[in-house]
Amino acid sequence: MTTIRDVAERAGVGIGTVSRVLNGSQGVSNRTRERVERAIAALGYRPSPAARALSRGRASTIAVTAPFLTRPSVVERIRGVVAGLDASEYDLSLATVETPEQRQRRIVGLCQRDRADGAILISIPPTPDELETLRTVGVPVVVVDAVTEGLPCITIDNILGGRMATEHLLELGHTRIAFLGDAPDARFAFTSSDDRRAGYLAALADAGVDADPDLVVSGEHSREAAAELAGRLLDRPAPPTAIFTASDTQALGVLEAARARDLEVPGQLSVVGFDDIEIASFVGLTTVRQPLYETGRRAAELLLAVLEGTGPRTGARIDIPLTLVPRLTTGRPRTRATRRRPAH
Amino acid sequence: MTTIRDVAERAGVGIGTVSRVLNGSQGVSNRTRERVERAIAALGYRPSPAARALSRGRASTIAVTAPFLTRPSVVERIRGVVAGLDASEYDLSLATVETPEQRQRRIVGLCQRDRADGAILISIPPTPDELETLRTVGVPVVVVDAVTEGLPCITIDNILGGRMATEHLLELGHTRIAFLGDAPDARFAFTSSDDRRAGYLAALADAGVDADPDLVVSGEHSREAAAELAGRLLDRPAPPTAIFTASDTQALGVLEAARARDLEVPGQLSVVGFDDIEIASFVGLTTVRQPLYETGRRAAELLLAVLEGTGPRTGARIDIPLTLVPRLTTGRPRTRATRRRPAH
DNA sequence: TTGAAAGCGGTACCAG
DNA sequence: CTGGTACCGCTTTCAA
Repeated sequence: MTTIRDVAERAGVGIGTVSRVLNGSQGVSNRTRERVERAIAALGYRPSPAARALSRGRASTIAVTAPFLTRPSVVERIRGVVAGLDASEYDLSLATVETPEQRQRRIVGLCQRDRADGAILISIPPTPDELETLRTVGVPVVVVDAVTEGLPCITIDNILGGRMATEHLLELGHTRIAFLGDAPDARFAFTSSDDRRAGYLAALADAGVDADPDLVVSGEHSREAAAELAGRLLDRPAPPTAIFTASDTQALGVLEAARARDLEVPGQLSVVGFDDIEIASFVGLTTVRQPLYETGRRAAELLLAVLEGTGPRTGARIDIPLTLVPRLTTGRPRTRATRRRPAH
Repeated sequence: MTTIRDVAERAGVGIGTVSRVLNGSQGVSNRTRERVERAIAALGYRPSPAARALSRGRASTIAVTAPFLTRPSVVERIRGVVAGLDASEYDLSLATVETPEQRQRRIVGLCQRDRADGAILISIPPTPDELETLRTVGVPVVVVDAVTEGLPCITIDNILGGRMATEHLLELGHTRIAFLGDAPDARFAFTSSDDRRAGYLAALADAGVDADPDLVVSGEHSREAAAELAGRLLDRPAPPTAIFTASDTQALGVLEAARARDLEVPGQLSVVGFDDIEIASFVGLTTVRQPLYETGRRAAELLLAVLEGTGPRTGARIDIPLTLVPRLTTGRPRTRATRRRPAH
């Protein structure tokens, strides 16, 4: 392995000079610089990241922590982060958190100085304890898809999103509108589902529609669980004419449930999702679009700014706008003549 | 920031001893060990990864290089890698390659010793040049979803997969079977699409069915491009009764094209995909299932074994079995009475 | 069993 | 403008 010393020797200079050339520092004559550059090229020399990290006290790495790569929305955000970091000199270290132990390990891991110079937390707001630790260590952190007091956050107005979806359904004439979201999860303090539900309730209230508590259900964030839940909703004596779900993934589950019961969508059931993941357009799913990729990219850019000294280290909140994307799963309600049996 | 010296001082021992405790080395009395451990806990000390990397000559990091996080199959493989690495002491450094420049940078980046101790290349077989470089540097590499002479590879039999899909269609009675795959891409030497086509052709030949060159098309690997391509196929005077695509993503595009033309699936058109990505079951897509997650996990385990000295550094090829998953998009062919016009 | 000291490969300061 | 040198924080060898 060739080191900076080899280069210095071959170029007939001191290692300090080589280092200067390497870092583009001022104060190297052109002649010398060229000589060094030739030596570097000839030897195919590449500086050791570890040595550099140790010496500079920074790792040139950014840690990205996210839950569940199974969620398209998370992946899309990560894509954005990757893109935002691409032009930079930073490597991206990826960790996923699916269990409390992992959470402990990952978040505390960030606190190791010189493991990462900064972190992007996707959908994982740090607990007060974790926040405290992060703060004392001084690693800059940007939070995506969650709000954490005192940390820059890239987020959306979930309450508004919930309103948008619900108002869309109300405008179409629905009044029996169900909400299907995530069950509270002690491990992660995901709040987006709750906020979307709050928006849903607010929209109903504003419209003077009584919210039927029986129409608000929640479960595991998966297509299967959503299908199950939706099935129960649809099998009620007085089923909803529309279902708003906290995510597109869950909306797909609802569509499955409807299909299993031979229900026409949107004729007999309207469905609104949230996120606008890639498959939503294929399915023709009406949804509340949030620019997922964008949030990741912005987070990366923001963190980079913070690392450069520009940019806020605290509390800035960037709100990304939402759009309702009407597609084929929503329409005017049409009462079902009779209860249907599931198809074959 | 507390260092090993602080710990040593507090415990009243030398730094060598602390290091031994840290690394579980032999030759530390229990009394001393406990004292040191107490000091570590009291100080909340965590060793610096950079210093450790420099000193040990290894980074405790594994580099994962993959193209396009937009492809569900790639993400699923990465999920597997993440899982396979979870219990290990290795961090995962993720890089994506979408352009030739990135490719250069990423793959050469691996050659910086002590940036990564090993690498997993997903769907990106190194060029001979790159292979040579990797080899001289000595970074252990495992290749997933590609075959590279001299490197351990986790792969599937794409030719067989192509056969399986095609034979399924032949058995149903189809003879006008189209193949829709990836256009050759100079940037990456993806071969799976070509291999699947080879299997398709072989199956046709074996069945004594003449392959119609007009029914073999290729384009960009995306739903949109596939929809476009499939549209042209379906608008021919003598359209195919079945289409086998090189991926599920492309199969979705085909389904879109069929839907746009109001074609019944599988009545008027059968569709077989490849991969069995998550959404395939929702769509009811008949497909050739490859255990994507599994390949990632196996790759991680294999690489870990290599790093431990167990495991082959060269040429082992692990072939993961495929399964045909018949769902709702394939059935017996039924000639279309007349050419249909696209529905509004 | 333990402490001291020599690196690991850079960066950056200091004197010249 | 340049060379020499003192660290950066840890691992590991060598004596004691």
